[in-house]
Amino acid sequence: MVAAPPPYSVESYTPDESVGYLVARVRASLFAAVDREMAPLGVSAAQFVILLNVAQARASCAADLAREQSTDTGSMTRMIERLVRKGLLRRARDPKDRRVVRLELTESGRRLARKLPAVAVKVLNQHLRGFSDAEFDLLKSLLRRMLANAG
Amino acid sequence: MVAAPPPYSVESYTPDESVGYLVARVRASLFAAVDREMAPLGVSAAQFVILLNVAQARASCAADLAREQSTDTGSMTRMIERLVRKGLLRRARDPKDRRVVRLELTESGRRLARKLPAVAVKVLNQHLRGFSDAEFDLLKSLLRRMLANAG
DNA sequence: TGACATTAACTGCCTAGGCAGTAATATTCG
DNA sequence: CGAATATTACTGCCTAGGCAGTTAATGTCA
Repeated sequence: MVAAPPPYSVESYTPDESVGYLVARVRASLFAAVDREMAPLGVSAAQFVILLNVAQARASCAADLAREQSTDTGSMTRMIERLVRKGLLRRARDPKDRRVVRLELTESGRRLARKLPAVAVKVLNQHLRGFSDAEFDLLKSLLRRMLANAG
Repeated sequence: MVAAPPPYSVESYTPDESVGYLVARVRASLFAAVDREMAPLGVSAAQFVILLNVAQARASCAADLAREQSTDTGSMTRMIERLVRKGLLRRARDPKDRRVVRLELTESGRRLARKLPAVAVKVLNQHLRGFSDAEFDLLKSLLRRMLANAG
């Protein structure tokens, strides 16, 4: 297989045209939009992600969430603490494995969680306005390849 | 012009397959890679961006940098303070407009700044391994369209 | 000119992530 | 079994961004 020449060279590189710059700005724009949508509900974009993961049973403890988001458990402990203080999440020591603290939504957390998918869909579709199905799939596959390249 | 149907619906949405998730992870991967490369030089990825912007004369004061990165001047004041403490940056009140504080690299800052483009190019090319020129251009144009959609 | 608005830098207070270290519990393996 | 290892949650300390408010300097305009 013949390797394509690398896209960037030291001479041609300018930060404001780079893929890194664009990715960072798109990410910031998505987070800011979620923050705006969630502000009336008193929840940040970072908290949004945690609630959605717990609601969809993709994570049931701090370690799960940290793995899911590639952050560390220390940061996650503090995020969970904020959500507990807001009355959205409840902690309970697991009797089977006393190291872990199981997480579950409170009633008020469940009510809020039901609104989250609609917000995610609205923000994503806004940013993807005018994208064909093929472009949408292509974008995802290019991003996945970048992640795979990182190892 | 006929509108394409929106890519996401509330029923089909799952966070770990979403473009938002992918963009966030790619951005984290790029930043982590720059952090790893710069760690021996004692500079973070966030500081990397500031030094590069000053070195390439894209910004000469805190307000410029804040605009460039869509952050606020308060955050920028503190970033600059860290770089001054590291001896990489110097501040000097502008005599023409006494509100602004001009920024310039120290000699040690200049030496370090010369190494930055190579790091950026290395990290980006790693993540873009196997991309054709067409795919590279396509990725950038899709990301730009997402930004434009955000308004 | 003088009132008003704008801009630049800065500060305080909050959320948030990275890293190192700790204590308790669980698992693995000699 | 029992010692070494791994995992979970947590803490402290740092960097970093968002927002509101302050002060000084500048710009605008009646």
